[in-house]
Amino acid sequence: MATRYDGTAGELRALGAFVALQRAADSVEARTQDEINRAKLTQSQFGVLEALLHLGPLCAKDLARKILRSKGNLTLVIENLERAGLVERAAREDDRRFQTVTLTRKGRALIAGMFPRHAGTIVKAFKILTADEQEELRRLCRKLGKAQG
Amino acid sequence: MATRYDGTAGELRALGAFVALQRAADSVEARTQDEINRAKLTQSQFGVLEALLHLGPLCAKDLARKILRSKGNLTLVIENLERAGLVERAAREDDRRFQTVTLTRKGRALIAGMFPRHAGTIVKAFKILTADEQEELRRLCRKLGKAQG
DNA sequence: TTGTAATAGTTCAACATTAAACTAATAACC
DNA sequence: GGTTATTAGTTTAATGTTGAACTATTACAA
Repeated sequence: MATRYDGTAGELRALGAFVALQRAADSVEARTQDEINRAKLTQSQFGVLEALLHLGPLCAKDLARKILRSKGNLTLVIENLERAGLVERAAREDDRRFQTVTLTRKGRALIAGMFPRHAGTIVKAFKILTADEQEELRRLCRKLGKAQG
Repeated sequence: MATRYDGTAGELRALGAFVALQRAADSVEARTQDEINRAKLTQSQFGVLEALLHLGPLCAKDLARKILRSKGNLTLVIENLERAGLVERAAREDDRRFQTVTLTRKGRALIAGMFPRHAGTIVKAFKILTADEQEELRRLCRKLGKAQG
């Protein structure tokens, strides 16, 4: 009844790693939540603003890929950001299927002002790992994330 | 404008590791989505059933901690599982604040039937890493997840 | 060209999720 | 024992999220 899962060694290894992976990602994200809430943003909205700040104007599809959400969701997220005066949308001239999303002056000021503290929070969370460990973690995660099948 | 973030080495390291971490967690979870959808369950519902299968009856608070969701959400998730006849709730005798959640026969059959394939999906995803790498990933993630500040 | 497929984005319905305020039960402390 | 503080769970309002069906635009190929 109340016994832990008794799978093969390979199963226990993979499942254990997966659980730890999810919890670690959640734990770090949770630490960034306060500052994002304070700015009256959602994680998705923050993600979009951050992507636009660091990568420049992007279309909705690229933003969806960046913040790991569906296209349908991006329509709403961008709409809400537009309503708040933080981004603007315009159809691309060469291919009118694309909507280029751009930061407004207000949006840029907001995200640029928030980002240093945000980065600081993440750096602080990762301080528990050495530089080498952080790089190893990144390498393993990228390998895992890129795999397909 | 469209330049990548030029932070300090420490910032780039931590931010890069964080992005990779989120993407890896999301990537593996995405692979489990199909089978869960097919059973007409949400990730949260599946997580609750899985916890009950492997750990035995739990209260809502413990389930919330296990699946990384809020207490308020658990009320709904459990309600929906109860409506589907997959779990049952009962107030604990020694402390009536607690609601013990238990798998029904139907719920147990469903999750026990699904789990092997689910585990297989995760094992397959992690096959891109060696056993040592999986264990190292787990170690780093646990260290990161447990840290507080 | 013209029909077919592919792609970007929107809309919609159903449901998930959270934070905050709330109730009920228990613990802690004087 | 009675007051206060905790704790588990619920409720509510606001919003997020998804998948699927849809429109509009562009690419491709016979």
